[in-house]
Amino acid sequence: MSLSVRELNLHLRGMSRDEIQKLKQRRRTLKNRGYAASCRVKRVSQREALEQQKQELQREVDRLGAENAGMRKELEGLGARLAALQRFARGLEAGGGNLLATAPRLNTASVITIVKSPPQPHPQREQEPS
Amino acid sequence: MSLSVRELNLHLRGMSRDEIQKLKQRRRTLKNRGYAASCRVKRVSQREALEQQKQELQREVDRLGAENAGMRKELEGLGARLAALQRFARGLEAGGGNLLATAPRLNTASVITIVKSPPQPHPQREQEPS
DNA sequence: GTGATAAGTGAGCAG
DNA sequence: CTGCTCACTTATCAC
Repeated sequence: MSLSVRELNLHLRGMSRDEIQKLKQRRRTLKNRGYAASCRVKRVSQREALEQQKQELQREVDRLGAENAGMRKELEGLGARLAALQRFARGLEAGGGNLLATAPRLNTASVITIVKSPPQPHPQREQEPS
Repeated sequence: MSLSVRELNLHLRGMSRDEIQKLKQRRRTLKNRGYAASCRVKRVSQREALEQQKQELQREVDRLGAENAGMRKELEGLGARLAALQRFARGLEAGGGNLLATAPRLNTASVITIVKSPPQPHPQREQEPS
């Protein structure tokens, strides 16, 4: 009954009018049963979708949080390097311009090697371990 | 009926047994009606809670994303400054140690003033506008 | 027995 | 009419 198509049946040629009504009502009831079922299914899958979206957002928050912490550390490191350079440079200024007297060459090198840079054709003394 | 407490009623002293059963069933049905209602309410509020949590997470993602972009810019800026310093320092090295000859004082100052630092008792020339 | 929930039923709305 | 959703009822289940 739930799959009967259209009025093609034409109710099998003649029936007491109320039997026809009963059949129609039965058909409607069966259909309603199906509608109710799909309504519940829909409700559940919508809830699951919401929960999944929530999880994805949570993962995104975690990811961004980690990236954030990493960058914060990087900033901290760079800040420290710049502060060291500043200290060193103050030494220069205070020295009245005679750099080599107040700041030994070693300082220059140690500060300079901090800087990350792609290898360049310039021959350098700073980064040659052992 | 839905608020009658305990069997204190004792069913009003005597009734045909099936009337008692009918009353009990009626009571149960009314209670069930309430249960169904609270079940629906619960379902709705849970959905709303999920949606709100989702919104909060979304806001968090936006916030972290913005913070992230800001730090990325800061890093970029600091990177550029360090690169500039490195270029300047290479000049020092190449000059064979005579700093002032190869790098005029002005350079030193302009590079140094880049560094953000809390005010210190040291008198400085670098940061005095106008 | 009580409370909760899935499934079924009818009312009523929207298209 | 069809499909959906709400409120209610019924059947179960867990406690």
